Amino acid sequence: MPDRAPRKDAARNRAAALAAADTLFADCRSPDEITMADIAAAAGVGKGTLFRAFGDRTGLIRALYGARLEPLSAAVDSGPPPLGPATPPLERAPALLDALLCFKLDNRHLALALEGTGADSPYRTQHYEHWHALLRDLLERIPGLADAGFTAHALLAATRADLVGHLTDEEHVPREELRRRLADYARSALGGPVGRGPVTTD
Amino acid sequence: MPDRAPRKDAARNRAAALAAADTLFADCRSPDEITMADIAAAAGVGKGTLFRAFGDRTGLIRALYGARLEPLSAAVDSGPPPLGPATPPLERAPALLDALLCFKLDNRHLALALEGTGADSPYRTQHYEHWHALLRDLLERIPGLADAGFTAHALLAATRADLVGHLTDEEHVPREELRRRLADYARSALGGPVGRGPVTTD
DNA sequence: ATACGATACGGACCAGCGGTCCGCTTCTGC
DNA sequence: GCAGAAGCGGACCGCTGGTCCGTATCGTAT
Repeated sequence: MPDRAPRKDAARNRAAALAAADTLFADCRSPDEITMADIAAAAGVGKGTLFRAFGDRTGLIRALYGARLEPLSAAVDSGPPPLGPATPPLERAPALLDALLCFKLDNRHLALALEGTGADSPYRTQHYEHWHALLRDLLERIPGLADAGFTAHALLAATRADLVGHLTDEEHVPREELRRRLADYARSALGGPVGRGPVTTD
Repeated sequence: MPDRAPRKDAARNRAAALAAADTLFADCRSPDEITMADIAAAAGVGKGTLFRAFGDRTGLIRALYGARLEPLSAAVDSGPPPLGPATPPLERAPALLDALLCFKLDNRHLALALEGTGADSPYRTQHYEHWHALLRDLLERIPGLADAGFTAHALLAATRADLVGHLTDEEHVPREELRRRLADYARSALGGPVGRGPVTTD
């Protein structure tokens, strides 16, 4: 029992804030045109409540990001292949990257808000640490890879929200094409053959 | 003659602002603890002058970045190998990445300021467009590469300022080690052999 | 040298942001 | 039902990027 259960109204307000922020971030051009006051108003809540519940703007964004990411995390931690833990590394690593890419495509503004939160480096978040550690451990089990830690960073960097946003918005790369390009790239970075087609695991 | 030569005092003030911003960004913890008022004061200039000369904060940062980057650009556009245009792609591409990495190591806060300038995506800057086009053209001449445009984006993403900062500050990777890791990574992403050692061009 | 229009100066000023504070309301254990 | 803890909310604050305009400086034609 780390701490007492929160009061009923507090829980309700927290949920309302999360929901309001979610829709607000979904329908905006840029994440930083959403202000804390906007979220408070949309949630029918005072600004102070927001800051008490989440600490600061970054905290709210992290909480929202975490909530959205939860299904994916569950699928990775204990789900069926190719995301689940029973999958061999050479197949699972690209699957992870693909899943992450899709997540960022589906939650563009939120991811953008999290990664571009100004001074707070995105590399200091729990989420990043988690994904990086996971990917690194996977890559370490692939023979012939020079540096799993750096490679993991570099591959994750290829799925950064602003890059994904640029590719879809400016270069108009369609979703499936983007997934294919990332998959091809990941395969070649992992030392696989340069040709296309699905990865074989035998 | 696109526009008349600027007045003498305007030119002097511009240079003073650039110099002041340069030292200010060099000695700070985070680029956004440097305010426009700080720069104006350090340059002995009014705030209005700053905004007239550079438009806005982003404009000033871009101008400063460009000025700092100029020697490197020159070396790339018309310099000796391995950076210069006479170098074969398989050798020149890693050299470009290495040079960019070194530049970001040497101008951490400035690069951080440019890339993390909030809403303005770093992918919309002239500098990025330039480097990306250059690297893409190079990669297109390497046989067997799936998608030069995406690969160029992905490789450049591995040199993002905040990632570089994280690796040096948090993971304490020394400069030369980082350069080696990036080189190894680039080589493997480019379809080369996975082993270490310098690239051979014959 | 001088006069005069164009250009640039600079700091008071503004709007809007994240974040705080504290008198008041609402919950919850007894 | 009561008392005190927990939470509420919006006025408030400090600070930022950016604007404005009366004043000072520059370049030039005379």
